[in-house]
Amino acid sequence: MPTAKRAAKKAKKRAAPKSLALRKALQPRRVSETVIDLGVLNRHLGYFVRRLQIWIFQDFIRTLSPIDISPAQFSVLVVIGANEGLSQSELATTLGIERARLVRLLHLLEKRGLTQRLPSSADGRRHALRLTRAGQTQLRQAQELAAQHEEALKPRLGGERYRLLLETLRDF
Amino acid sequence: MPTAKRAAKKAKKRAAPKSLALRKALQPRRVSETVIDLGVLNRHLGYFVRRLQIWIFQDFIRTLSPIDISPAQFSVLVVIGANEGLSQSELATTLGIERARLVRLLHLLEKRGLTQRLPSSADGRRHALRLTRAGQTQLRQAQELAAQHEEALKPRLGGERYRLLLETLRDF
DNA sequence: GGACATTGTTGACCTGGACAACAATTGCCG
DNA sequence: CGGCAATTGTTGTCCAGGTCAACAATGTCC
Repeated sequence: MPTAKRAAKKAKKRAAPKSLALRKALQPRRVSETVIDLGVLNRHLGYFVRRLQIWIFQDFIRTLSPIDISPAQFSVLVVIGANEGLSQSELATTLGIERARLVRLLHLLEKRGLTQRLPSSADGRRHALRLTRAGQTQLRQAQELAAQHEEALKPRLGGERYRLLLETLRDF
Repeated sequence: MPTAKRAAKKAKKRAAPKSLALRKALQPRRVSETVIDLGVLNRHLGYFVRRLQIWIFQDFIRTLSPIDISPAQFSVLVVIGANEGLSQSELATTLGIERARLVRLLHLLEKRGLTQRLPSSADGRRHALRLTRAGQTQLRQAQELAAQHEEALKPRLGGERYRLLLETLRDF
């Protein structure tokens, strides 16, 4: 089962407990007890960044589930599209992933007919990465869906907070 | 091999490429070509949040490697310490992890003698979670190291940026 | 020419997230 | 009161990702 579909299914499951929480709120039996202290986690940036990252990725996966593109696959397609002919090593370094991991990502994308590895004319060790026609088409669709995801993010984060976060993180 | 030690070893490995990058910078052969465009990733908050989260966690793991406490374990210990007697379900919900995942985390912490599961008097299904004496000691040490990690984070992010991020994310 | 570095690749291991199924217990409602 | 649904903790299983080691092919440098 593809990742995206499982994620979508999960999102549906996640929606269910909300009604339960609501019911509890309407019938406050011992709800007052359930206010739980985060302790020193409140002083740790990593905790909140982690929660935010998971939350964003879940929405991303859900939004792109129709074309079954994961965040990692998306980033690979985008960077290849913006830098045709770059090597796997360069790509891996840019995205901060291991060469070994990238090999497997490309293996899958190539099997889906979205990318190709051409021999580099100058350096026999390198591969020049390119998008196929299908890959370019897929990337366009993915970017459109990803843009929808990003737009949906803004109001849920608060437009001002979104702008602040993106600016703060981008130039880091 | 424990997670923390492997992470520490890796951190050492990560340090090596820096000198290579330096050498390249000093001998600009075709370095000008290696400026790679992130494309539309520049417009996606999730990408930067992900990079930041990985970066922070790596430093956290490295800093707490002497006592071999992972971020997940740390969060579990902290919240139990701040809310003695809470149930696994409450803890899992609070931390945003699955009950099934928490079971395994607690299994390990209990084997290390840091936590214990007491039968809940009121509800036969629940466990009341507590720290052992050893767990309290370990938590204190962990919090001290975690505070060091957090302090080290500030200058590397920029003090103002750190403050801004923590405030922005905490009240979300 | 030969030592050394880089590149892509494969195999292997481990952590975490996710889901399903289950037993024990509790709550609820007719 | 009795049975049905919900909750809680647990186990098994699968998959994605991170990490490391080793390797062959190729390139670089002295």
